[in-house]
This record gives sequence, C-alpha cells and structure tokens, in this order.
Amino acid sequence: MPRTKRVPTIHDVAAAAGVSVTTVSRVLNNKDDVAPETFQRVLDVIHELGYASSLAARSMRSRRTRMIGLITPNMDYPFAIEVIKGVSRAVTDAGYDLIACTSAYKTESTVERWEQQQVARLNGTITDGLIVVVPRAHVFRTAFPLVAVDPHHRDTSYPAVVADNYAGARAAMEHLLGLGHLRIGYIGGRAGLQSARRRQKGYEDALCEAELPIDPDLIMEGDYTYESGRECARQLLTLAQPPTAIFAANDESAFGAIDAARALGLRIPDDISIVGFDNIPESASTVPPLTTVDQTIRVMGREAVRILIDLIENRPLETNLVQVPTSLVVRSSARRIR
Amino acid sequence: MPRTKRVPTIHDVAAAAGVSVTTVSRVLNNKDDVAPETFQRVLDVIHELGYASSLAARSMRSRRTRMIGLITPNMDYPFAIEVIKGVSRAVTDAGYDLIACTSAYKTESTVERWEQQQVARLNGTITDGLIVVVPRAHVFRTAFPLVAVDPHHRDTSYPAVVADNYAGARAAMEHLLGLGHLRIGYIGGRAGLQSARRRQKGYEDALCEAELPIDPDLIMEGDYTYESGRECARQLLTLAQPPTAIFAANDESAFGAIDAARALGLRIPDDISIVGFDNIPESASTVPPLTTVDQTIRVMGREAVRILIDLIENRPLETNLVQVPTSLVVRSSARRIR
DNA sequence: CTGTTAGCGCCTTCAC
DNA sequence: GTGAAGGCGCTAACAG
Repeated sequence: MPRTKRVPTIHDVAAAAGVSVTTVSRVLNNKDDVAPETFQRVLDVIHELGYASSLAARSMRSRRTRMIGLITPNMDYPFAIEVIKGVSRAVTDAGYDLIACTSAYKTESTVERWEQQQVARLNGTITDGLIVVVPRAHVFRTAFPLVAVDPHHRDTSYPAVVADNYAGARAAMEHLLGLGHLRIGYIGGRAGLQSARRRQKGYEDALCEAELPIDPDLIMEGDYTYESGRECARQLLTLAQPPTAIFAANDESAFGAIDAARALGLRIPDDISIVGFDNIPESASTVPPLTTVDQTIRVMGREAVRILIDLIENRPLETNLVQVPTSLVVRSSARRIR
Repeated sequence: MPRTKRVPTIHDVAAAAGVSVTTVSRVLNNKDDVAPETFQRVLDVIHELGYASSLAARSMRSRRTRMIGLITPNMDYPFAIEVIKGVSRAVTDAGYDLIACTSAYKTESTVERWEQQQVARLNGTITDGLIVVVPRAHVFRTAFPLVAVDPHHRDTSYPAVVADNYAGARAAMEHLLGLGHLRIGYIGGRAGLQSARRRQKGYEDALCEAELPIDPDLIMEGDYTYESGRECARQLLTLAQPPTAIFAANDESAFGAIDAARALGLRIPDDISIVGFDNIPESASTVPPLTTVDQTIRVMGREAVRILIDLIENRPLETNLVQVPTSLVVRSSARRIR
C-alpha cells in the first residue's frame, strides 16, 4: 500500500467545490436548505475524491450516528457467532450500521471492568446503542440504550433477551422420561449463572412431576465447557448405579459427555442417551447427531435489536425481559431405554 | 435504562482526582513522567468512575489506536463468518482490538463506492488498518494499511489472501475422475470473479489432462447462490445426455444442486455425484454430507491479520498475494460410477 | 440559501 | 512533575 495519500477531509471537499465546510456538512447530512446546483457540485467532488466523513469526527459532534454496537469477549465461539448473525441482519434491515467489537486485554477476573470500559468507549459517541453478549455485570454506567443477550444474572438494570431456559429443560427431560428413562444425570453450568439455574430447575421439576427422586449424586456442576462435560460425565458413568441418560445443560458439555461415554466403551444412544441444550450448528453434525434444545440464538439477536431500536427511537418498552421460546430438536443421541 | 447518567469524560476524572486533564491523559497512555502517587490516585478515580476514553475522541488525536477493522457487506453468510472467526482470534492474540463493520445502504451497483466509503470512514482514524472481505474494488484510496480476503479481481493495488482455487478445483475433479465419471457438469460463479475463473480453469485442465472433451453444454455460469445452483443443476440434469457428476464451485450452489437433483427424483450419490467447494460448517451436516474442497477460510483470516500487522508495524512484506492451500474433504455425496 | 463561530473529548506541544 | 493552550474533523447554533 502506498502510505502517502492523505485521506481527504471535509475541508478538501469544501475547497475543491468552492464552498464552506458547513455547506458540505449540510450535503452530507441531506439537509434541504442547499441549492440543488450547489448540492450536486458538492456531491460530485465527494465522489471524485472518494471522500467519506470520518466516523470519529462525526461521532463527536452529532448525537445520532445510526450505528449500533455489539460487544462480545470473543467472536470465535458458536453462541456469539449465532447472535451476531441475527443481529447483523436485523440491524441492516432497520437501516442502521453495525459495529461488532472484541478486544484482548481481559482476564477472567477483569471481564466486568472490561465490559464497562467497552460500554464507556463506544456508547454515546460512536454508537447510538449497544448490545452486550452474555454480560457479567449487573449494571452498566451509561446514559445510552443498552440491551443484553443472555446475561449472567437475573436482576439487571438493563433490558435483556434470554431463552426460555426453564421450558427448554422441561422439554428435554420430558423427552427422556417419555423414552422410559428413570435415572437421568444432569451436567449443569456454574451455579452463579442465571441460565444454568433455570435449566437445573427444569430438570428437577420434571423429576418431581414424574414422582421420581432427585438424587444429588446425579447432579454435577460443570462450566459449559467441553472439558467439564467430559469430566462430569465420567463421574456420572462410573457411579455404582450409573444413569441411563444424561441431560447436559449445553451442547459443548454434551459433546464432552459423548466423548467420556465413548472412552468408557459405551455406545450412544444404545447404552446411554445424551441430550444437550443450544442447538449450535455443530450439534447437527456430531456422530450421532445430538438431540438438543433449540434456543434459536439468532432470534435472540433479532429481538435484542428490536428492543434496542425502540429504546433509541424513544418508543416505550413493554417489558424489561424478553423470553425467546425454545423447542426440542430430536436427533439420534437419545433412544428408548431397553 | 436510566438515561440520565452522563458518561464520564476525562474532565470528570481530572476534577475528581484534583489534577489537570493533561495528567489524566498521561496516565491513560502510560507516560512515565507522572509521580507514582498521582498515577495511582488517577487510576483509582478511573476505576471508580468506570471511565474509559471515548474511542471517537481518542481516534481523532492519536495516530495509533491498536484497533483493526474488518469490513464486510454482511455478517450473515458462512464465508464472512468463517473469516471473522479466524480474524478475531488472530487479532486478539496479537494484542489488538477488532471492530467488524457492516452497513445497510448499498446495492449491487453501489458496492464499490460503499467499500471505498467504509475504508475512508475508518482507516486512519478509528483503525490502524483494515481487512476487507471479498472486495470488488481494484484500488482503495487510503494512506493506511489494508489487506483483502478473496478479492474479486486478481490485480489489486493492495495485498490479498486467497485460497489456491486452481489446485482445489483440480483435486475435486481428480476425485470425480478417479471414481470413473466421464461426463462431469460444472456450476461456476460469475465470470468476473477471480475465484470463479480459477476454479473453472481447474475444471477444464483436469478434463484436458484426462483427455476428455470440454463440453460447453456441461458448463453453467451461476452466481454462488443456492438458487443459481438449483437452476443450473436443473438444466444440466435435464440435458439429453446428462452428466453423472456435478462439480459446483461453492457449497451453497452445491446445496442447490442437491435440491434440484432430488426434485427430479435422483438419489445422491447413487444416481448423481455432487462435489462442492468451501467446506463451510453446514456442508458436514447436509444429507448426504457433502464432499467438498476445504479452503480453510479461517486460515485466510489469520493470514490477513498477520500481513496487516506487519504492514502496521512497518515490517517489509515478502509478497503481495498469499495463497492458502486447499484440500479435498471426502464425505458421502460422490461415489464410484455404476 | 450560505458562511462564521464555537465547541465535542482527547492528545500534543510548550511553558512553568 | 504538572498545567494551559491549541487543534484533530466535524456539526449545530446563529447570523446575514
């Protein structure tokens, strides 16, 4: 790349068109009080120079930028990707621009501060509103619209979009119970996590309703990772009385559980049934394809955008918590007990 | 959201810490000429207020932002998503921040101008360098580093990362030829597209080398979409002498071709073999799983970042065009001819 | 209809 | 070691 060419500013355009910067600004913002002829001349110069107003400078002065920001600690994991897909489409459909941000320089212990910093950096200057994916913080200090997707906590000061975790877990359990399973293991997420708690409640209530005991030995606390899924499953399957089915509270840990079962020489679903939660794209292509709960992550992204734009455009919010319905996707990782 | 709280500025921090904004700025940028005690006090206030310097304001003044931008017309299609995954990881590993941007307001006829505008908007202010995904333009007017992933054209003024399209197509064809197919249909992308041209060349050269004729009836120009794949396949399969195999130049059109074959009552791979190109995640979970050419899109993203950072940090570039190798992934959509 | 003026929040000289 | 002043590129009053 030649690094010589200076990128043209509004001054260059003004000079070339023989008008003041104000006039150029008016053209840029489609104000109607410019003579058609002047308007066209400025437009021509803009095209000729390949000029576009600097996002930074523009953001500093104008209250509205028509940009929506998305913050995620990482764009390399399935949940975030699915949210981004949904958000991307909804944002452009609404005529806004999207800027999705990640950054380095954060550790497990500093995420909350990192989240707040990202919010402060963007909101009110670059973006008109923000979507935060799986935020840890209860509260964000910002004067501008902000919506969360699947926050860690339940009582947040900001509006949030979540899956109907409870109903999804119930559906998964009813599927397993319907297949005749009586001893069903559970691999959860960290207890601090709202989604994990709701899913576990679904697990327990389903057992209660079926008048089955809740056996603490069958309930493992993992952390939604592949590794924790594998380790928890290993423990469950080596119990004196192992379960005949496992409900893992997310797909990644279900994959780990599948791995652990295999390592113990168990066939899936013949020897052990496994059901997940999330329906990430990968779950369709594992062997066997995973029966799981679809939480339509894209829809969550779309809903977040809808709420955010309502907020930005000052329309009243009907609710602070949108629950997106879940549905069971039956594939081949669970079968009727022999 | 309470929309009352103003987001704190450097002035608020300065006031609260009892120093000047200059001092706060020095702390923010880790300059060493601040008394340790002052430094700490300012830091404390920053945390307490949840302050972070506005990206817009900072971008306007400082030359380096440690942000890398990515521009794509859309984040809701598999190729872009895969690039983003690779880029995201590489960028954070390198200690930079990533901002990925899309916007509405562009049509088929205005993409080139749109691309240029995005570049002008970001580069040199918000971002230190830019990655453009599948750019149409030959040239970008920018004084700052820019790298393309899979550009439309071959001779670009900017460095680019591409897959080894030719070798990939050859591999796909040699697979089909090895399975005994003699009449192989081809569904390409638009002729203006560099990747489409290279893949078609691979198709033709493979036939030549096998001393098979190149039958124009068997060569269809599509546009890499599902619909065009379906339509092209329909035409191929209703030929007087239909092919026994189809090589589609990308996975999406291969999916369309599968659809068309089914609609005609053909079984895959028993009646017709189909091979794709891309190896997007979906291709593993179609029925049957698609035999395709893996162009390791993530690696392309990673390479783009590597080059870009070299450029940003003024290291010399060894080459202007990085070719990422491709490899055939054999699944179940192609079989030996009966 | 158009231009002049005054900042937005920050970083960079240059004083002290 | 610290602060005051100026300006980055742009938009929003206010004049004319």
